[in-house]
Amino acid sequence: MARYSKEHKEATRQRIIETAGHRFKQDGIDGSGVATLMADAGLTNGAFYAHFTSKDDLVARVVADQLRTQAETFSTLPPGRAGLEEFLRDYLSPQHRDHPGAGCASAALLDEIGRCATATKHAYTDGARAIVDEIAARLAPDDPQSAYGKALGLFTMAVGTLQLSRALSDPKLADEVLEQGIQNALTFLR
Amino acid sequence: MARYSKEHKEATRQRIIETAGHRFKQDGIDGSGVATLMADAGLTNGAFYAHFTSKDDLVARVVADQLRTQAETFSTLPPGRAGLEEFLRDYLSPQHRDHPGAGCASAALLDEIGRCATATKHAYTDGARAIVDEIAARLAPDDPQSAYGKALGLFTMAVGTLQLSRALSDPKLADEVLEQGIQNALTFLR
DNA sequence: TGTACATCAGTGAACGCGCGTTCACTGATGTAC
DNA sequence: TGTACATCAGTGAACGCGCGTTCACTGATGTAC
Repeated sequence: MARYSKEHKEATRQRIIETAGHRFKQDGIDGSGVATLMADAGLTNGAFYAHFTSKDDLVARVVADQLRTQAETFSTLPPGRAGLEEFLRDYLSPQHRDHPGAGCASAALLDEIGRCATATKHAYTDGARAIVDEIAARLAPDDPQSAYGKALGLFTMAVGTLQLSRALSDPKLADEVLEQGIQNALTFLR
Repeated sequence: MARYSKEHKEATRQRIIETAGHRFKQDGIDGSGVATLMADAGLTNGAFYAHFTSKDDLVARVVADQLRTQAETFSTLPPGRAGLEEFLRDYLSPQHRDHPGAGCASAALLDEIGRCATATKHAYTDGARAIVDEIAARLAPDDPQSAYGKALGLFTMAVGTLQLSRALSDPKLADEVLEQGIQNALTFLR
């Protein structure tokens, strides 16, 4: 009956979602056309609508995928606050700043997500909650709820700092902003 | 010789810059077409190139104008830290969140500015420096330089918090994020 | 004061192009016999 | 084992539309005489 293996189409779909994530973070959502997104995945534009009902549909799935993946990376870190500090130094590194396509979706797309359709904002809301939960669990393993506010502060400061560093044309200032961001975040967590 | 008063064309140009600022902050830079921008200013698309060499040119001027205007609003606040606290409560209000067109350019456009041409990033860099200077001067009137890092922290946290609140589809959580953002910023400044 | 006219801000149609989306089709797949 | 064929993932041309930009033009302005 099924002439192709069940996994084949699903794998293609997942590949589109992942390459689109990279492209969106690099060129913006509005800045990435469907034909380009499909070419990135090694396909042509026509196949797009066999996988997604619309570009908006893809955007919502990409946002969900990006944030889920990011939340999962927390499990690879050292336990507790030490892991958080490692995450922070990596997050606010020139390497991360200079490669948005491979980096954090929030830093690359947050204001654009604010202008997206409801489905995308739903996906973002769920994903962001999971990430802030991960942070809170590391700040106060015994009572994560109590650290939720502080986790939000760390999250927003990190995202804002990376965005600012990317928007500056003065490389020296851009580097200082990252370093100062690490100091500020560590001070804030104390 | 000059058949129209000197001020007339300059006033029109300034009007385009201001209405474009509102439109960009509401719909994004990529999301705002030249024809729409000119209609917002009560003109037709053709007149655009009598005022600006390209859309990129306009974008850079709008960014410069937006940040200059924002820096100027600091002078209307009560002196010292009290003014900063008033600013913060206004900045992280549902009113500001729900009217991006009338609000902060950084919160509405920061990640898109990071993808813009050099001229726009230059304009942003100059403008952001002035705003952070204003904040630092209020934190440490006698030695603003020492407070520059802390001013950056306040700035990035405020921008990140407003962006996050705008991207959330859950109104209750979005409100909590704003309130928590105020608390976190005040804690951070202490 | 009245009229002719040079100026130039603004008009609106048109350019080629890429957008999101549709659709008739191709051709590799792997099952049926 | 070999062949016929139903399936369906993917192709690529085409749709109308809005994009940024250009340009021949209009018509209000206010100076010159």
